[in-house]
Amino acid sequence: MASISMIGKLTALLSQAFVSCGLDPRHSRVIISDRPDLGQFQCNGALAAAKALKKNPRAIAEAVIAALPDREIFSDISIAGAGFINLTITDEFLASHMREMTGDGRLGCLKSSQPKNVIVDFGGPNVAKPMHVGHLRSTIIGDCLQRLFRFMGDNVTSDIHLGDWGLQMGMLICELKRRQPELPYFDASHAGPYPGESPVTIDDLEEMYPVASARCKGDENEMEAARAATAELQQGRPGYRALWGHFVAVSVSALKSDFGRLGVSFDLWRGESYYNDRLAGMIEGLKAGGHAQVSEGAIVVPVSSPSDKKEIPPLILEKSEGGYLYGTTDLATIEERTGEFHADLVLYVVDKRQHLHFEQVFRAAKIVSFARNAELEHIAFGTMNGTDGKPFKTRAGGVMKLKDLIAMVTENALERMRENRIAEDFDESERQSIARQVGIATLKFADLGNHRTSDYVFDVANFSRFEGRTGPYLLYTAVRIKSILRRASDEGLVPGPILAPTVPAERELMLNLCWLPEKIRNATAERAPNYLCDFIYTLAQVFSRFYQQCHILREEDPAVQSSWLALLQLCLRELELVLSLLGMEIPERM
RNA sequence: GCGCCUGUAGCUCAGUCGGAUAGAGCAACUGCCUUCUAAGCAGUGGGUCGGGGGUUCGAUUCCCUCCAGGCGCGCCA
Repeated sequence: MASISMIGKLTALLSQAFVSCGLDPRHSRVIISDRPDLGQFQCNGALAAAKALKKNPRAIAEAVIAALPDREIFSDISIAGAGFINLTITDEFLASHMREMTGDGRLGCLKSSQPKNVIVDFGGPNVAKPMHVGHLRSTIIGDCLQRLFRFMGDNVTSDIHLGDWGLQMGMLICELKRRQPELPYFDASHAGPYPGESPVTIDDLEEMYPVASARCKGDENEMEAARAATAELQQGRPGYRALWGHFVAVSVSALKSDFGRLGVSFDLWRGESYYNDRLAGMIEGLKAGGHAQVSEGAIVVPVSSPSDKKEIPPLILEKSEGGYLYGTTDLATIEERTGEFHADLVLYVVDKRQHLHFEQVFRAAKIVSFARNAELEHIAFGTMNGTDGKPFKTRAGGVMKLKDLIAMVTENALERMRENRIAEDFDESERQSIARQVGIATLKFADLGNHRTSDYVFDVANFSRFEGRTGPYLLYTAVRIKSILRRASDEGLVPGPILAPTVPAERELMLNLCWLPEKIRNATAERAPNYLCDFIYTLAQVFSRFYQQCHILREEDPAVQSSWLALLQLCLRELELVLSLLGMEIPERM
């Protein structure tokens, strides 16, 4: 039988008391105390209940306390101020809860009662465009969410949803044609086959795209040509399809390497193009069903509603000159996800500036009955700005490539190791591996630590800092625990039953270890990785305090020492779990 | 013009259905390494929570208004 969290146990007791007083048990929620000087836990429900019933809050609090069962687990129950109920549990009850957590493979975290089919759509890189720092947020937030939902027991499918079918493909085709018109891909009379070797490398593509994009922006004729090429590609012109295949293959191989460096993986590597064959039929069906109509020469699905505060433009499925848009493929993707994958929940981890687009797509999906019963959710995140407050650019004015950013933080970590003369006697491959893990942790924590929806300032200096509230601090804490456990094991010391705490720092550590299940649940419910960051950083701080005050290996009382070893194991398991949910790897030593 | 978002310590940010004395890191200053890793620990100073109203026993949190900034608004993604 799965164990219940401390908060869960206490709330259940308060809930019983509320019910027996004839009060709404919704108000019985127990939370971590804001006033540790007055109690370890608090319940503010008496105030809310009193407000609803227009009664005296202190009287209600007193009645609730009087009705509270299992009072022997509390060392103090009191009412303060307007009617706050403050609770402190006995050290023995706290220790018994620790022992219970130790015996539970999931550390007290229940799985969701009804597992859902969840699709997480994130990353969203475009073919030919290099991964830059702007892709970092979607990638690591999305990855954290897929890990969280998987941990909660849901059936998760992650999909990169590659941008491989839009206008940029037409631009690239035109750009290459300008440079190498003699290639067979451009000869409409060429009967095939086409060369198996790509005419371009990833570096070529990354160089060509900005040039092509600027040219089209500046010249309407070039833009027309790019649109025409895009339409021809989408309609299946063989030479263009062959060329496009090379573009995609070359890009995907580079992307796999970038995502691999970050430790992020996807179940599906589908792109917009995957849905191309069903687009024409889908549009025909929607026209026949009366959902799609012609407007200003384009085929659209109107999505506005009379209750809107502002006019919501229709979702355009087909441009007036032919050719599909990303809204078209998005709609087809929803039909596939709710149909073939039976998705209950689809999360789109995309920049918040695209909110209107998702509003249009989600409404359209509902109107045309593609959404079925699935919840479609735009997991919006804020812009990453430079220190000047504007979207981040390098000094050269370009965007910083993710590959370069990762190389930079890894190099900074190595530099730090040299400065502090750490790991000098480790072999080179281990040093490299530690630097990579530290660098990635720095990067991910600096990003995930901020609330998802807020814009934040990206300062390269932040990724060179390894002190204070950073990823490396968390790794360091876990590594120190591992080190102690290793030494203890070498000395033949074994963990034993966790005993009641003997010093305040130890009690604080135990209390913080109790919060885990609620923190994970809240992070999942709010889709907010920063809740995990807050929790794990505080836990690491509390552990460090305990570590400073209590010398584990030098402890003379063997029962206390083995209790502490067990406590360390438990703390390490929480660190390992949360860091893995955040997508960080812990070295054996650092 | 309309809509959405943001404004919290010098800087970067938390603050989880309204709750008690608003937190952390960095920066500044003071201590702690013959003792389990100092990427650490202990401590000091630093705030009219953008301004003003309102609801409430109670507002950083909810409502209104003003100021400042950002973003979005039919054939790009």
